[in-house]
Amino acid sequence: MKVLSIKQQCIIDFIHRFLGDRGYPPTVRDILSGCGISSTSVVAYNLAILEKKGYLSRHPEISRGIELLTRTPGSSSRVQVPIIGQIAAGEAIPVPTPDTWDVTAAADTLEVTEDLTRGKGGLYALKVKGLSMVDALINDGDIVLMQHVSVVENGEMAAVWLKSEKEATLKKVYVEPGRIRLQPANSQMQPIYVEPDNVEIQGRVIAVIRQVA
Amino acid sequence: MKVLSIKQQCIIDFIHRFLGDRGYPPTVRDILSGCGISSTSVVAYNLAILEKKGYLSRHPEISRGIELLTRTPGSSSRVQVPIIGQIAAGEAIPVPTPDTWDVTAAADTLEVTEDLTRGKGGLYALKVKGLSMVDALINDGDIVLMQHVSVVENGEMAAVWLKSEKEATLKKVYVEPGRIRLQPANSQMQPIYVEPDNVEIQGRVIAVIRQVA
DNA sequence: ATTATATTAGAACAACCGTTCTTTTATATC
DNA sequence: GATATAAAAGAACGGTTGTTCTAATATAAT
Repeated sequence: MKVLSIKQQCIIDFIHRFLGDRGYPPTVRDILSGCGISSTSVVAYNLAILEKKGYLSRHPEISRGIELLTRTPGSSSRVQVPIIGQIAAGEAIPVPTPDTWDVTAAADTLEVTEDLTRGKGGLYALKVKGLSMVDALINDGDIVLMQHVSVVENGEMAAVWLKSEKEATLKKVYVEPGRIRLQPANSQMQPIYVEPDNVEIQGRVIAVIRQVA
Repeated sequence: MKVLSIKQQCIIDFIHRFLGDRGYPPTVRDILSGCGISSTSVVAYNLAILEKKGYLSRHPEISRGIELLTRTPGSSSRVQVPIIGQIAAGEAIPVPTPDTWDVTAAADTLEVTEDLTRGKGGLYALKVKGLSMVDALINDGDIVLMQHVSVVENGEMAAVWLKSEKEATLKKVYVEPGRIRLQPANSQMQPIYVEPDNVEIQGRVIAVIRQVA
């Protein structure tokens, strides 16, 4: 009783297709012919089971009153993130300003769903130029989704600016007595130790998105 | 005659709200009470106008057969991709079946925007387990967005199954005379050469998503 | 085999709902 | 005002559609 029967799977799938095709839900008799079922009562019977299992919601006495419930309710909304520049070795990370903040004014925007941002604010995106971040498993052309913070927790991946080296890099940051340890994401590589005065946190990495094809 | 009348605007708005609230379109009489209209024929009259103007599509003789044509932002450009399993060295890549295809039946889904999928079909996602893909700049826990194809163009990143080695890996595929060259994404690493009979294309990589924080 | 439970069949009812027709009222154009 | 067009009102017809009832059949457990 835990899994859906073949028939129930077909019903869910059919409603899904029907809704996508026509824009309105099917009737009991639509499902009947669509799934090769021979009686409306059988459809009603299986719909009742599907509702009890939480796959859909029915509105009694209402024609086509079938509502498909998405697996993740409270459907996540979309967020427009401005791509405010590039990140490359030897260049400063462009810090977001009120101007560049404006999504409409940004040169390009990235559209992400909220299950990626998890409700975080102060987001911006950078396009990675060059191979200077390969030790963080970040390739040329990747897009890094960032949150503009100046303090990060231990072990978080962050964009740090090394003042004396004049170099921006993405590393995991660990604060240790008298020094800061920068750990590449690739665990096979050795960490770098720098003086606290030499580092400036530019933001923390929320996600990395690489579009291949 | 160019603009919509107050009543017509109300109808469009009401259908929109109704659809969002209940998941199925309203009846003529729903619109009647919802917009304070006093006769079904008035609703029919205005619906005919709205259809002629291209705001909606009606399906004759079909209850609730109203389809809003103005693409509701957030609905048309989002795609639910089923995360159908893991990919790891020494394990076969789970090929999508009609069962696992169904979004509602999938254990977990990834919601992406269409500017990432670019209208592609046959999409599924895999969660990367382990560090066997680091040479492709893919980390443990990354999510790989895949398209289910069996043939790829030269230079495309694909999930390939090496039969004799019993190993799944992500590489750029180049067909060369008498052999197939598998090029790691990290250009600093050396390519691998394998026999054509030994490889099986499982799908091409569309994007890689890494959630860090 | 027997019993209990799950599923299927068929039919019929009653309300739902799109359509259409005629009549009335409003709005514009001259 | 006269006329034409647009919009609304009201009612009725008929197919649609969810529901429900009874009976039959399948499946599983003991």
